[in-house]
Amino acid sequence: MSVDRDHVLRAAAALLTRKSTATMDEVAKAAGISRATLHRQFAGRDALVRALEALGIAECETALEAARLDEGLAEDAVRRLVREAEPASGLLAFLYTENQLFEGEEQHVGWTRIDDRITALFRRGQQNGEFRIDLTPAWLTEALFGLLASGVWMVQSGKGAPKDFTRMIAELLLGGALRRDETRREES
Amino acid sequence: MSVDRDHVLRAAAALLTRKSTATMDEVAKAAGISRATLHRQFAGRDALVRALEALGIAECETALEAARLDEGLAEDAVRRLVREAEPASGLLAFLYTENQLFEGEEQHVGWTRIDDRITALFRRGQQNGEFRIDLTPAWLTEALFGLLASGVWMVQSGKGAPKDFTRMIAELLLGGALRRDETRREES
DNA sequence: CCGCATTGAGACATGAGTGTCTCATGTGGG
DNA sequence: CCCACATGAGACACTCATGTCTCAATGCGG
Repeated sequence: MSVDRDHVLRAAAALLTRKSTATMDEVAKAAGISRATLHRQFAGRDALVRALEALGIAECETALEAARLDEGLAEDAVRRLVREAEPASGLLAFLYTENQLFEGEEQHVGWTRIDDRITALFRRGQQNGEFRIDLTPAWLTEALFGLLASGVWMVQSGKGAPKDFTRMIAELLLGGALRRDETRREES
Repeated sequence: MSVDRDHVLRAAAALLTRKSTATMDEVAKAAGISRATLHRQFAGRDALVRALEALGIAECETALEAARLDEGLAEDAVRRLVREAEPASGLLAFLYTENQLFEGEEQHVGWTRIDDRITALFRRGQQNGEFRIDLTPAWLTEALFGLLASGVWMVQSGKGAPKDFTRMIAELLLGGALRRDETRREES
């Protein structure tokens, strides 16, 4: 058992992030192993995607932990969350579109948990008085994932610099496009 | 030539919006015609998707016209644009993810034109003083499409009401999540 | 040094989706 | 009324990704 399962998983994630229709052959080549060995590790494309989903959920939870959503201002927690989620964003963008294909089946419980935690953060910000209450926490959560995916694709297409990734997402999500009077954010 | 090509196209759009992996058989059934006739109209799945892309571009341009991006405040133009784009949003969301698969090929010129017009709107808003200048017009444009897609998926998954679609997207894109002091928007 | 396990390479079958063709139907116009 | 044309149904072959298998080579531990 010398093949590094985690290495294979990450190679697959890196490839599928760029080309979501890559074949098992291409995945195997990207991981530097043969298709046979790949199939010994993951019994089919479906199993591979499920494993990637589990990886994405795990990385997402790690980001949630590192962001310490319960501490300080909700605004700052959102910024921390976007920053911590950046390493996982490519994989998340892949899974985000992949989930659109899972119409029939119910989605993984892990996503529900993650959704709940982020939703709770936005709700905290609303009860805090930091966030506006006319946008539902569910929508803000969905928008966060959508903007993450948009950011990934923008960087991939060369329309934006990777170094701006975190800032652009957090700034747009929090502040929006409208210029705001310099008098901002009295500390709660 | 009794088959209504436009009807077939819209039926295909409606189906593929919900199930992007639908087969030609399913598309034909959804359009109420046989696979043979479908194939006589569109020589293959590729041709069908291209035709849908052309339709999406046309609807997008229609929305751009109706939104009168050059008139009045850029903020109001953005609101008009989101409102006018709503009927096309489902198709746009489908094409948005579909475009992620066109890695090799260059994208349709129509998208570039649309991108340019929306980018110009955001740039006008920046030069206006309405919009903040630390978010690039290209990013704002990308984010607009991303939020449109997120809105479509949220409505499809039942996490949000269709009636909130326009407002949620426009409000988040323009104002962001942060509550803003009631003193707003002195008319430019 | 030997034996066992894992890997790589490739052959092969399978299944789904697709492209293509034929033919019968039926429908509308001349 | 008859002809022409479009459609629907189905058969057929082809492609491609996949799942499965065999076998030789490699490498590692005992």
